[in-house]
Amino acid sequence: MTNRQTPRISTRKQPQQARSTELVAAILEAAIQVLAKEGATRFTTARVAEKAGVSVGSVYQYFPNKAAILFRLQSDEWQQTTQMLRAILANNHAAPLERLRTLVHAFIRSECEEAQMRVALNDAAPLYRNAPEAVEVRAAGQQIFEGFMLELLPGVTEPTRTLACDLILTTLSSVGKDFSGSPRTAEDIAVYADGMADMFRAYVIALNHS
Amino acid sequence: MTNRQTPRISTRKQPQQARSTELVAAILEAAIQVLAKEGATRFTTARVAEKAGVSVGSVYQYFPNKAAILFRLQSDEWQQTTQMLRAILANNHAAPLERLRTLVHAFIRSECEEAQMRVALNDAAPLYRNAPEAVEVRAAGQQIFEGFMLELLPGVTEPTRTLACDLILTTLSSVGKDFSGSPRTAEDIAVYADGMADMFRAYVIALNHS
Amino acid sequence: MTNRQTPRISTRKQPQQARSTELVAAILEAAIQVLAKEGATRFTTARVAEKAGVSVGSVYQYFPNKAAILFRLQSDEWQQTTQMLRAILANNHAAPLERLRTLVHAFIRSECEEAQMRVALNDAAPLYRNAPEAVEVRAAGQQIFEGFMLELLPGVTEPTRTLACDLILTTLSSVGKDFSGSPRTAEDIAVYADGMADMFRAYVIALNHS
Amino acid sequence: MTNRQTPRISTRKQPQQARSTELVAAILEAAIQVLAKEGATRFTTARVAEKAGVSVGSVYQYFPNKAAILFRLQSDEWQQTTQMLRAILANNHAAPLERLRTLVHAFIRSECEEAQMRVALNDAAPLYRNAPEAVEVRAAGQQIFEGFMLELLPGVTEPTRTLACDLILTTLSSVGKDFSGSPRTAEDIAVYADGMADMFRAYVIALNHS
DNA sequence: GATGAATGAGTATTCATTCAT
DNA sequence: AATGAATGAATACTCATTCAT
Repeated sequence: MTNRQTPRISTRKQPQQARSTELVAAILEAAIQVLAKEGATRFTTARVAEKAGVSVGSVYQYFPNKAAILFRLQSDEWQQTTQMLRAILANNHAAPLERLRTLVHAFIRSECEEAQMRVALNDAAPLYRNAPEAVEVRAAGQQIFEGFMLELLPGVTEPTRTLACDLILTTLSSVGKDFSGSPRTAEDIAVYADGMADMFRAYVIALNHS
Repeated sequence: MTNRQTPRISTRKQPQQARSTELVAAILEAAIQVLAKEGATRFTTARVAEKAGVSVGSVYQYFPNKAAILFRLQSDEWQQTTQMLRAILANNHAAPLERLRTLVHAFIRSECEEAQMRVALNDAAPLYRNAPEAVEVRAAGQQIFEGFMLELLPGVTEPTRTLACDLILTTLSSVGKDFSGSPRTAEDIAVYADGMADMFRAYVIALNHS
Repeated sequence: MTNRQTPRISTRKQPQQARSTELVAAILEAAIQVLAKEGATRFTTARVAEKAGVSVGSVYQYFPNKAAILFRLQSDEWQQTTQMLRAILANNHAAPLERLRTLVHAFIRSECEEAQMRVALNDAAPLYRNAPEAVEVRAAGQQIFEGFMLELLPGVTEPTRTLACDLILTTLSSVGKDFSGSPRTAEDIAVYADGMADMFRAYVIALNHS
Repeated sequence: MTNRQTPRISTRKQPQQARSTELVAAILEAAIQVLAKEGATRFTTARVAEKAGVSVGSVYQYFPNKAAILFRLQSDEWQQTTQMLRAILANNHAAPLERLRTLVHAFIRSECEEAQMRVALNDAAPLYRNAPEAVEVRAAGQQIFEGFMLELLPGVTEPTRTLACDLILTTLSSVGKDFSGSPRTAEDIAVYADGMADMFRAYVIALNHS
């Protein structure tokens, strides 16, 4: 592998003033729209700036490069998803397997929202994937789930549990992404999520019995 | 979503003479190398031609556009994979669940070969994904598996079986792709494939018992 | 006839600042030179940019595509010509037929100026001819002349007058273009214009007497 | 003017064998179709060869380059037109002015046939216009008409007659070409040709009376 | 003679990024 | 801080012509 560059992506400045925050928000909102309406290949800083009603220069004031905008979009999304998962998993009233099912439904449903934008964001992944920041965010999500897996697989050895954790999480996210690639009705989503939850449930039970 | 075009992708001429076949092979080989070494964004017809030691014009003699090369690469791969799956599933000496495990191992292993190229090819998917030819090839693979699922889930109702088929196949392919995104040892692969096979196995057994 | 496309041609942005106006002027001037020196087939945006001393990108900042530059050249010319015709035709001191003669002379003379560029511009006509803007500009010129024809052919029925108008205008412009295709001296021009004016005069008189 | 090349255009070999003649005819026929269906810019030797059912190499066996094909098309056409004019003008039963009117009608009508192809052929004119052969063919047509002008303008001095000849011929051809650029009904054609004939008639009569 | 594979220069257009104002 | 004009490298694709077979 030659010439493959990993761009620096961290935000150039921390916008603390209200004005700046608004601007960043406007840019991100515009980015989402451009992504959804024009697709990944037509996602350009100029188009984002225009949609946001600011100059290109301003975009570069808050984002060091195009990849940073995309990464931020992805990052915000991961954060939201993580938040959601955390909330669901923390609900001690429901049995672990019940929570897992709820989580699968919620996740698949959320993946199917703004599917168009998500597909485009995914197409643009090569631009931000290699950024070091991306890895960190992923890891954070993983940790939350690992805690839950301890509840879910109490008697299982650590390596097996880690594997199961990785497998379930990866399945959830990559199969979810694939599924959301085509337009789906609420019914479709419910059925598919149930299927996936059944699979995870069977797996978890099997692991606990072995 | 506006202006999103789907290019025609079918091969411009059927190379029947030895010379042509060689050329096509040289181009495809070069394409694989360019993809692996330079990544999807730097994959250009000019670079492919240079690596293949032919002129750009010759590339366009055999492929109508850039997407066609990528599609062909993907298509060849799907064909190979399908072949492999067919062979494994047809082996009547092994129990269905045994065959499924073998299949998972073989698939994950094959995904991890030439991983770099595969990642790049995947990054380039937006270019050929929407082509009508791509859909057909996918469907063919699906059908083979559906036959096997009848063996695997004899007493299960059709909608459930279809869902399970879709779920397992999608998991296999998209989780496999995700897994192969990072470099893996043979040991890693074996462990991961076993985990996935365990999950499928549990799922299948659960479905049969319900 | 298949696949014949008509490009949009309208100017990308209205240059209001002095700098912009200068740039547009520089580009147009360069375009004229490239057209005259290199001919229509070698008229490329890159060459225009180079001659104008700006980057290609700048050319595309002010003109959406190559055809737009050519169309602008033609349009400016039509505007100038129309202006000239209007001025001559409005001169009430001279008899209508006298004005017609003056007009023919002026027109042929102007056609022969920068003949080389005009020939090249004409060769490039397929690129801008079908643009909707081109039709409008033509029509405007026609209307001015129609008013004059009312003076020239007072007692003639409307269809005949319209035909005569069309015929004279078309002859003037297309024969003028043909004539300017070869290099001409002032003497040549005067003689030819007189001949054409004689023909129009005879035609007009004949129509009035019938 | 720099770099403007005038290609050699003369046919590479005189096809005397039947096979060759057929081939040339097939190529020319194909060229006409390509021109009409695809337009001047998409007129390529490869497309002509394909349409003719021969190889590109064969096209180059009989025509030294692309321009030669276009020139030949134009040349054949001029020849046909000249033939037609000659026949009409030679008809001594009709008065000269009558013959002129007939000629105008016939010419405009013929221009409007295969208009699409003619427009395209015209758009391609820059490719063959400068060839020395083209000039000769034009001159031949001129001579025939000059003879007729002697009949038409018996008492007129030579320079005036030459001018009138040039003017009428140029008007006929260039205005005819312009007129045929838009689709026309037989009625349109008759009216327009009558108008033009009226103009020529008035001019001729005026010249004779002066 | 006929073929058609091979060539590679040539062209329009886009877009991330900078920097003078 | 904000602007947006300017840059110019990069890219997909075409096509006239040649020449080995």
